[in-house]
Amino acid sequence: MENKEISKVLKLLSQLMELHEENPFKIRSIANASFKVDKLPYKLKDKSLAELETIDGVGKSTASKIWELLQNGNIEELNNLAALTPAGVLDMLGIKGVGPKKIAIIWKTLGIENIGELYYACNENRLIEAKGFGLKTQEDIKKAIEFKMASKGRFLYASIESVAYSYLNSLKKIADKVDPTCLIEITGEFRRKCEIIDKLEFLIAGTDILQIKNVIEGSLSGELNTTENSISLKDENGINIQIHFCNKEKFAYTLFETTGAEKHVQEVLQLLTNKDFDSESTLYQSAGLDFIEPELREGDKEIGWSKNHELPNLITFADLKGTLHNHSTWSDGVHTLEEMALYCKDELKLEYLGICDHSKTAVYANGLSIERVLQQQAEIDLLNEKLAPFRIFKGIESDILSEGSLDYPNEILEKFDFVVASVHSNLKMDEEKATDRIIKAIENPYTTILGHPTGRLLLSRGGYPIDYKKIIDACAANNVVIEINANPLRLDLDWRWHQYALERGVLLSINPDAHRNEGFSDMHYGVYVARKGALTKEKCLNAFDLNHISSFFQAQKRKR
DNA sequence: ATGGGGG
DNA sequence: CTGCCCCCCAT
Repeated sequence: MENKEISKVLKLLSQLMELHEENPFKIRSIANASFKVDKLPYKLKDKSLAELETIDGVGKSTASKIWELLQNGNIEELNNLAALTPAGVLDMLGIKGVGPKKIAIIWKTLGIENIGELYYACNENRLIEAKGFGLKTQEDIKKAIEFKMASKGRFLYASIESVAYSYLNSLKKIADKVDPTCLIEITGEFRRKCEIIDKLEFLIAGTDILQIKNVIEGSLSGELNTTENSISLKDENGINIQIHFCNKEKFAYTLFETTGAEKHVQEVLQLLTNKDFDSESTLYQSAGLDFIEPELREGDKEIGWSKNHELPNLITFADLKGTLHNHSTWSDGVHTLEEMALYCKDELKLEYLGICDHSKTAVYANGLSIERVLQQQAEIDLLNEKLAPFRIFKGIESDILSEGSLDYPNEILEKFDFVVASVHSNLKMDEEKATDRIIKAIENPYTTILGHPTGRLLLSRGGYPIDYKKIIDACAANNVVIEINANPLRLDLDWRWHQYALERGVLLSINPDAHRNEGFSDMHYGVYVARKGALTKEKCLNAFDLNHISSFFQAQKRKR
């Protein structure tokens, strides 16, 4: 069992304890342990009970609960509490903006036991009857539920990725038994690397396609919706699956047809005279087009580019020369600066690491006081001598405060090689205020990169409303780079705005926002969406080699 | 730990 | 209607 899972179980336990009004001190200690476990740099899996007790923030009683979890796969106390709690009440804990305190009131005084009833109660204006609730809260809850409902059956690319490949493998195994020469591919949104997947689609082609289809159909469980050339279903995890079938001669064509967004497919179809192709490249060729990568097939500018032989050379993971915006143990990261630097240097073969721990306002994330900034920079100097020619750049993720200023006085900001400016607090501003605030930060001469421009968390909360054009224009005017936050929950700046930024001459940077070494690989997801946005390596800051980015940072300092 | 929002 | 305190929640 991974630490992350242990942490989640403990969190749930603390929430259930709170829901059932247990001793607040006990609740606090479990919640605290949950947080600590998540931040441990080593795995708890094989630890002994005695070892568990030595962990900072984990006492005797909590240690025995973790031990119980590791041994039995569950905790009795948790089971007991869960048995006393309707499943719908547990679901309600997942609504943004309502914690266990509010849920307890909703459940116990209003008798509401699931999300559907809660939504109904909001519409009937019944929530305001409860103490501590008013019109505003009721509206917020209603909106949060609507957001949640809209996410049903939709999944993050990253969270569905392994599922997609295991489907691919098992489908292939089944189809191979009937026809070892069959062809199979993932298609649809997943092939286009969309950040959110509504439906996983596969395409299978073979000589006797009916027979393959029958065998596949027999292997699937659940409610199937079958047409002449496809099977659709919702699987046990609530994922919508569609499997397309075609004859081998139609494989390339059907792959093309099922991959692209509707608009793209229609536009290409206008240019086609037949449907038999041995590959997608010959298909595009016969339409008079250069081959268009699946990621780009959204029906935007790609066909025009393709016609004029102007398709951009999309960035790849291998083009990345370094990584910017990462957190170490100096703030809320799990690995030390040196561990992260060595990992980047030796495992990822990168040329540089930009470290951007949290700034002082982010106390909850152990943000750096001025003294600690200086201490960290001294450590960086030492590591840079030791690891040369590898380079650690001194950065900071500076909070953008409510009025748009950065979090340190200029004398301190002066000491950084670069500054990522991000909003972390006061997220509920209206568009005008939020935009003004961010523009003020962009105009700050110390700002190098604008971090996660909207603060969105995919499938869980929308970002703060911003005027994208104004923000991007301000970045262009002030020579500020925009981050593509590569965390699969964020992917912010959204790829739909990449072209606008690039047209204005704004550089983008694929930043993993890593809080541990494994987090660097999120840059893959950043690359996927950057490709959808048609980013090239020339316009990606962290695809600059060490020399190039050093002189870029040097040039930026002339703004100051 | 704090600050904002709501009651 | 405002000011104030208290609570909840998010980061």
